[in-house]
Amino acid sequence: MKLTELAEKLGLSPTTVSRALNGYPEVSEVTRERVRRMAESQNYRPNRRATHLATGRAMTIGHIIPLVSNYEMVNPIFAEFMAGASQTYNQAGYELLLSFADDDNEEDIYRGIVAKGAVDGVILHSPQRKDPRIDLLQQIGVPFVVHGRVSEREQNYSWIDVNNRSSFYQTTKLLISLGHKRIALINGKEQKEFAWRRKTGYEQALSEAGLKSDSSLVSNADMTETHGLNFTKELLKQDEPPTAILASSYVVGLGARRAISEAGLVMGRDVSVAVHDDELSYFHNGGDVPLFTGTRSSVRQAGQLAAELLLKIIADKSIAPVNQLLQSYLVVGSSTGPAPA
Amino acid sequence: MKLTELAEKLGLSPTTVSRALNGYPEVSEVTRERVRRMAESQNYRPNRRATHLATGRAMTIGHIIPLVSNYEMVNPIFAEFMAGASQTYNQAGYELLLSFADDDNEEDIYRGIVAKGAVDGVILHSPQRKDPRIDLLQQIGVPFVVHGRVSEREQNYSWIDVNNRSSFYQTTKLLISLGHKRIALINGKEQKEFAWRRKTGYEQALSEAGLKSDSSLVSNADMTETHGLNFTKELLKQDEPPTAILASSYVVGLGARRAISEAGLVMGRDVSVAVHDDELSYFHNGGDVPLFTGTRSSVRQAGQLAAELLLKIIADKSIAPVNQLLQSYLVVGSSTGPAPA
DNA sequence: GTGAAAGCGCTAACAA
DNA sequence: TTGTTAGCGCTTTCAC
Repeated sequence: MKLTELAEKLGLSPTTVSRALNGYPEVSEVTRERVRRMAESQNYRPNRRATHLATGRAMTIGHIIPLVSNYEMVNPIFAEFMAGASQTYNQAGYELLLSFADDDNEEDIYRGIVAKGAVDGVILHSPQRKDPRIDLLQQIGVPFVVHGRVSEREQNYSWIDVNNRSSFYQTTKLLISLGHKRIALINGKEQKEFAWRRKTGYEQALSEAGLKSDSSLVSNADMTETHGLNFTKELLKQDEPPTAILASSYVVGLGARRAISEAGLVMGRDVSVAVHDDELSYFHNGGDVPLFTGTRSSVRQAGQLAAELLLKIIADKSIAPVNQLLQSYLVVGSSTGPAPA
Repeated sequence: MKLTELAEKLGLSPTTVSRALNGYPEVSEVTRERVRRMAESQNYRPNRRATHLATGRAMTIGHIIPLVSNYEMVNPIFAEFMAGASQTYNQAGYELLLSFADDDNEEDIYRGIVAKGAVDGVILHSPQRKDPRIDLLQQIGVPFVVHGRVSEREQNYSWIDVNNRSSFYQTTKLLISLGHKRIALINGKEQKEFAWRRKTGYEQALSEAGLKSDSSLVSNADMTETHGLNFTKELLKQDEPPTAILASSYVVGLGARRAISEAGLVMGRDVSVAVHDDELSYFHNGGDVPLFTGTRSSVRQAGQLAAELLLKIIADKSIAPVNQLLQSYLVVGSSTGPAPA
């Protein structure tokens, strides 16, 4: 069913039908209702390709997910974030175009989807401390919102982020207050903004407590299960192993759990583990230490907010940064397990 | 940069340029090379919306991910599968349109994206034993491939699936051979095809060993971490708790791990756990029991294959089922932990 | 309040 | 081998 057919059925011109359906004021209410009814009954949906061509808007947002390696699982955070964003898109009539990027084809993908006119805006995930993609996107001139932040740059841009520094600061402080002195941090790659922020918070808490940080307790690598597994194994082999481990994400946390389990140790008894990204429910059931709000369940909300933000930017044709709005919308960090004896 | 501009720059007609770029044979190699160079240097990319409109093909595949609840994470399997599919799409010049569906808006979404001409084909995830969506898609007439199978129907359709029955049969058999007599199964909803197949395999192994199945050891619910957590807790509270637990997916497996950990038990010592979907690497490092090939790392490959299959169907304009090709491309099931004393 | 006509950027008959 | 023309299905001036 296309517009012309619908128009013919109604004895109207395509123009009028289009106007009726798109809420233009000059159409009489009687006609509009008649058109609406017919469209409904015929299950008419405007062809998006044609609409796009005529309006110049793709009504589509691109999400580009970094692919760490073929042998590591895609970080579940991204799907979660997109599930949230998708709610916003649905309501606004937008669609979500998904691409996966290796490090080497990332620029191509960005340039590509914009040049092809496939998207009106882009969500940038997992930024680096010096992220060339931001300059790239600004140069291309496509609206975008960063899921995360980039501190090492002057220009303005819009972002939405969890409060990484504060949450790792608070979590570390919590672990210290529970009596831990050797606290490990399984962290992301140093170039990643979030990893840097998390480390900063962690170190601040240590230094405030008069503890000095031990580099053998901190790792920097991709956020993969393998990373969590291997580094935790190393930690447990140390002469003086840590009594608490701060896992910087759900995925490395999985690895840590496995390593602990395989070593015949019990999490929360032999070693405490605080996993960033964990759900609230986790702690409702454990419940022997205080806890903060988990991230994972909030990531969906973050996606929703980021999408709203981006659509607003697109609608206003302004790229005014709106960081401050959401700067600390999440308080994160969580901990489980009793203090060491 | 658009086609007409490029053509003008070259002193050629748009047609010739289009033909040169799209590999039509009637263009001279000299011209083709000249065009190619210019296109490259001008970073020209054909506008997809226009191409779509002209050709009638959207060059886009829709993936619809079921959303279980707002409070449960999106199953990581889907992202993994899409990452694989996306490789195929990239090579073939296709794009991936992602939608999330609640149970109640699912039909709308399918009808919508097809009627709007947004996609040329659809991948259907996580089918039910009696899945109305298959009839729906066939009625709509859009090419599709099912990730999973639907046994309760006569009509043909294309699918790709892991060999659920066989893998749960084999895994259960393995656990029995290790001496386990009470083996629990944390399973998906009964309506789901995969859950039904898994249970069938599990029961077959039990009955072959002369063990009778105990319904208090089998659960049926959405594949969520909460489900795994709660059911495992129940299991561990039983007068005679199971010595082995078969977790039907990665996500419920997470819950099981948590419950075991929170109960102060050690996985692989106090209770054996076999997790479907686990990675090979898991067992390389534990390694005290035989194991099969894990699913998780293969899911990406499954996505790739499904995508190839779908593109083939689209290209051939045939919807001849191609099930048999891939019927058992994966052998799955895995196990960890020693036998009980 | 409604319609006619042009055009979005491309492809594909048909001509030359 | 190249160009001319029409049209994909919609929106949007402009005219009535």
